[in-house]
Amino acid sequence: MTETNFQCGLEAVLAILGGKWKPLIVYHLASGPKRTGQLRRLVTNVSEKMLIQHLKELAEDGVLRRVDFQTVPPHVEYELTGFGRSLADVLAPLCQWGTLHIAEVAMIVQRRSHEATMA
Amino acid sequence: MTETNFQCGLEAVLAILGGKWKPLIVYHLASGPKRTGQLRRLVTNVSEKMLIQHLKELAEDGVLRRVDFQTVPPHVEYELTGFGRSLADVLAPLCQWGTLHIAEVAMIVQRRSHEATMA
DNA sequence: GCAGATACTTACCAAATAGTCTGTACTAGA
DNA sequence: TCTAGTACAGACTATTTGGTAAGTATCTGC
Repeated sequence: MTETNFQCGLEAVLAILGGKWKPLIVYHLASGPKRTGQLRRLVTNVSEKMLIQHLKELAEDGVLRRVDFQTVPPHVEYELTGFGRSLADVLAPLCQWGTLHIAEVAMIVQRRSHEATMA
Repeated sequence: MTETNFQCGLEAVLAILGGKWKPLIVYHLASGPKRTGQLRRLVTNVSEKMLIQHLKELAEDGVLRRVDFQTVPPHVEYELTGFGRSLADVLAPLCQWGTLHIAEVAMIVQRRSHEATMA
């Protein structure tokens, strides 16, 4: 495969942020470096495994940087790179949209789970 | 469950656009109503099943409208609702980011598939 | 009559994704 | 000594997601 021909920029974004929690991780790091435990609390419902897996992938993709303080017990922080910060910037409008339409979306989600129990 | 408490707006967006092809569908409909066949050609690599399934879900969520011309052979078009158009608007910056960083992203994706063959 | 096109639906299967649980190495504190 | 906390790794399982291939109904054109 190795198909790197994106039809539109959106596909490029999805190639980086594809993964249930990645947008949230990038968003929360936009407000400054965070420790693993902090992120686990901020990104609600994420399991430790998925958090670390996604952090690893985002680090490999150059979106964020892993800073190891080389102490015992371990102290590790994650911070956005310039690349990651530019991504966080374009994520902001999306976040605003969500905040603005939060009531509508809540109703939609509720209706969905309602229909699911019907079937 | 029925947890409708979003920590940030981003989660609301993801609740609507979660699905491999949904952002692409919304993006392509931003330039006007399209027939099913057109969308299948625009959203590259999507299978007919997934396209239709996602269109159905997006219609149920009020993002787009299904317009059936009641003809035989069938002629159906899909167009964004006001809600959907507002979503498409905030998707635009993301798309721009992708277009701007397309070379970097292409390299990242290429490196990933390279490492995959190593293992 | 038969292929081809339209917009789907359904059944079945594969793969990606996510979750749970256990384990590691080390320290601090009771 | 026992427990808790740190940041992870790995095995195993479950769920979600996506893909393939077939079938439906009806019309047009050959």
